[in-house]
Amino acid sequence: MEFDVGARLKQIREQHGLSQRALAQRAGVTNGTISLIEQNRSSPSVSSLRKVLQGIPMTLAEFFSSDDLPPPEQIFFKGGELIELAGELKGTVGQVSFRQVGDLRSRNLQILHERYAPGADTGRTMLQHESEEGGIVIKGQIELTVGDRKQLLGPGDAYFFDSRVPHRFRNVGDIECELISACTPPYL
Amino acid sequence: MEFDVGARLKQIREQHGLSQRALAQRAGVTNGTISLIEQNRSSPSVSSLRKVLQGIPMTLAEFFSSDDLPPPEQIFFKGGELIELAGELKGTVGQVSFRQVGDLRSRNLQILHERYAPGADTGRTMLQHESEEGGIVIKGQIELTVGDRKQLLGPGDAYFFDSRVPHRFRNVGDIECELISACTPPYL
DNA sequence: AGGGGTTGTTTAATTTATTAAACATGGTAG
DNA sequence: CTACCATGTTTAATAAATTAAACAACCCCT
Repeated sequence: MEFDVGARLKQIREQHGLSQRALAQRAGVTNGTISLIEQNRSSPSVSSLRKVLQGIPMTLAEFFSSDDLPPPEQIFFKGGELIELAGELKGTVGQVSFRQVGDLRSRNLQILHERYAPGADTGRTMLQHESEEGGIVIKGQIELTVGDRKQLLGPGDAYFFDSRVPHRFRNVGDIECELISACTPPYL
Repeated sequence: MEFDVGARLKQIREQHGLSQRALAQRAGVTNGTISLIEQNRSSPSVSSLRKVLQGIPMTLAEFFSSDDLPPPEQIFFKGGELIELAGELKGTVGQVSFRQVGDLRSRNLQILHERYAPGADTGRTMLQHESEEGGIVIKGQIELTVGDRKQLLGPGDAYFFDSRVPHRFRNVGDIECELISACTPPYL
C-alpha cells in the first residue's frame, strides 16, 4: 500500500490551477503546511487533510482512489487464456475450477468462469469481505446458500448478494455446473 | 464532507474481530492510539492511519469510501425474473436483449445476460463513463471493438476493458450470440 | 468470593505536525 | 538594473498526535 500523499496533493492542486498559498487560504491552513505535505516531510492528520481538500474541493475518498487509469494491456481473451484460480482457494471439496478474466491489475471488477463437478462444494465463508457478488448459471444446477437462505439454481437463473454474509456453493446435481460470476471489489 | 473516522475505524476493526490491542500490535502502534482515534479525540496522521489499516488489511481508498450498502432484499433470481433493459438503450440496431440481475439498489455491480440476434449491433460510446467492464461469451460469436482494436470472440472467450474507451458490440455471425457481462459501477 | 485474563480508557512524557515569519528564486515592468 | 510581486522552501515556536504505563470494568474459571 504505497500511496504518495505529497505527489497526489500536488497533482490535484496543479490540476486545479491553484498555488500553494491560494489553496492554503481556501483551506484555512498555511502555505508552509501545503509545502511540507507535498514534499512528504510531514504527514497530515486526516482532519487537516480534510480541510485542505475542502479547498479544492474533493472528498477524502476521491483523494485516495487515485484512478489515473493505465488502460489494461490485454482486452481480448481466448478461452484458454483465462487464469485458473482454483489452486488458491482453501476449503473446497471436489473438483472446482475458477477461471478469471484478466489479471486483476485493474482491481475493481473480477469476472470468473466457474465450474463445479458433481458433488463439488466450496465452504468459503467470506468473513467481512466488503464486496458485492452476483452471477448467472449457464449449465447444470447449483445449490447456493447465503446466510440462512438456500436455493437451487438452474440455467438462466441468477443470484446477487453482499459477500459479507457467509455463503457457499454446492453442485448437488449429477452433471457439471457452469456459471459466470462477477465480484466488486475482487476476492483475492 | 463529514466523515466519522473514529466510528469507521471501530466498525471495521470489529467487523474483523480484532481488539484494539490486537489491531495495534499488527499495525505497529499502541492501543491507546487506536482508542483515541476511535473516540475522535485525536485525528491520526495519514501515515499512522495507513499503518493501522495495514493491520486490517485495508487500503486508504477503501477506508474512505464507506459504502455501507444495505443488503439487497432479493438474492435468488429465476431466469424469468431478470430485468429487461433493452428499451433503455439508445442507438442499437437489430434485436438486442440486456437482462439484468437485480435492480441496482446496491449500485456497485451490474451483471447482465446479453443476447444479440444475428446482425444486431450496439454503437454505444460510453464517453467518460468511469467503469470497468468485462464478460464471457457463452454462445455464438460477437465482434467487439474497443478503441482502435477489434476482435471476434466465441464461446468461452472473454474481454475486459475500461468503459471510458468507446466500444461497440456486433453479432456478425448467423446465429444468436449470448454472453454474460459485468460492469462496475453500473451504466445507467 | 477471589485471581488472572481480557477489554477499552486515561494521563504525563515524547515525538510529530502546524504555524508564523523569514528566505530564496523567477519573472516582469518601469 | 532595480523594484516588485509572485512562486515554493525553510526555520524556530507552538499546537497536536503518539507513546508508555497505569487505571477501571468485565468475563471466565476454580
